[in-house]
Amino acid sequence: MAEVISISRLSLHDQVAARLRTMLIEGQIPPGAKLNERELCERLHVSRTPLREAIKLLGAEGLVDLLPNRGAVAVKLTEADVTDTFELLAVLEGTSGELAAQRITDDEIAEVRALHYEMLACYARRDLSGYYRINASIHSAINAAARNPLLASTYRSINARVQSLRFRTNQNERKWKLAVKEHEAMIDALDARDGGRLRDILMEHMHHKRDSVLDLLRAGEIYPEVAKA
Amino acid sequence: MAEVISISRLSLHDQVAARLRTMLIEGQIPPGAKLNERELCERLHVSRTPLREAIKLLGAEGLVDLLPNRGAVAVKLTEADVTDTFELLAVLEGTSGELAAQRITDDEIAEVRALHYEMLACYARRDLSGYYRINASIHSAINAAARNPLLASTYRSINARVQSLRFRTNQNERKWKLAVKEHEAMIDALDARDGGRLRDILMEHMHHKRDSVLDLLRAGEIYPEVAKA
DNA sequence: CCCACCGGAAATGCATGCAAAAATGCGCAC
DNA sequence: GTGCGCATTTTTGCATGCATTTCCGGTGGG
Repeated sequence: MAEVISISRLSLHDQVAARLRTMLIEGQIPPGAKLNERELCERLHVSRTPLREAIKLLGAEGLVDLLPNRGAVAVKLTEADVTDTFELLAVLEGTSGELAAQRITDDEIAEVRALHYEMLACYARRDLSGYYRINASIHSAINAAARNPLLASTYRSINARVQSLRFRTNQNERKWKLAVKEHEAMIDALDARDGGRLRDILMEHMHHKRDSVLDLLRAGEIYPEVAKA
Repeated sequence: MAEVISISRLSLHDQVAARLRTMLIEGQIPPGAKLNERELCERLHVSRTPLREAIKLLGAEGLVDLLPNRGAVAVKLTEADVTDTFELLAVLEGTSGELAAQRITDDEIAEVRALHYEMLACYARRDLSGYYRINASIHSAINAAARNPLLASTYRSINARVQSLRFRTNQNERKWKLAVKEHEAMIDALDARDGGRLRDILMEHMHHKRDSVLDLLRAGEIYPEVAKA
């Protein structure tokens, strides 16, 4: 129960929001599920006020739909939503790459390259979890190198909407290999500081990711009846 | 006092958020001003709960900074913030144009053209207010024609951050003339359905707007001591 | 004269209570 | 048996009260 005390340093509603965000992204709260205030109050050991503030925040982030007088439900993205989201993400990521190619330092390039090799190691070991983690680090590094915090935070916010779906895409061998190849092309473009090329690669990369997600969405494998609503 | 009743149809915190948003954008709450909860409660005739929810929402939209245990302050953008914001807006607007050129119907093009002529009428009359209004309509129409609601709402949200600054830029004759010329080029590109060209024009247009705002920001004319905090 | 410390006042953060709206279940009529 | 209507129950929305933190002014010491 020391946990309850440990979280009390930062404001409660932020902690609650972070917790709910994780639960939504990881699918512990499945898409379409209703967020019952009292139930969540008990589970998170907080009263309704900070919980409601957190839910409002997630609504603004697009992770839940807020229905007046009817509470909030975890968003359940349609195919059109997914298409729209990735269309936007591709532009944001592409822009990050283009700017990063102009603004990144040599040291940062070296670090990205190092991460890239770490990722290759995970690929060689078929360590999907590690691969995802390092993959995210690389994209974060590129976002940071774009030197535009607003762009970075916008990307993060939009990305959260589809993060849970991206988690579930089961890389088949062919797609995985292609993704690795695209990543090598990224490094090349970054080394050459060819912003236009890096942008194109990143956008294409994102379009492939979109197709993977759409495939799973159409197959109906993406909205499992996980557990409690 | 009938006003209090009229707003009671939609949930109170949404109404409060809308009201505060307007006050922030129009500068009734000047940048850097502290948002005192009790004072705003009295002015808006609501209790603190819906007000706090609204403030949280505006924080997520980036219109106010939320300081833990220290309340909220209206954002006061630095030059870097403005640069970052317009960098992102340029990409979003450019993307909207590119997509719109591919997806807009002929009827919609005709409507945009009509709006364009209306805007020219305002220009001829030196009706700046009408010009701004129709200008916004044209950009909205293009955003709508891009057929990506998420892109449109993201643009709106980011744009709100600098809306108050854009309001204050005093078009000098030269800049105004240039803006009109750029708008004519937009219509041409849209007619030709040349997405790439439209994107470039819109991005350039936005960069000019950025420069106007930066000029005023540097001149220090943009943060007047308007009124009550 | 300046800085540090301390006490009161005010503001924020959270919990709880009450009212209104919605969801649910039951009974009744058809 | 089915559909409709009403009453109960649940849930959301809002207001208010209390605790905690921060801010501000004053005072004493250096």
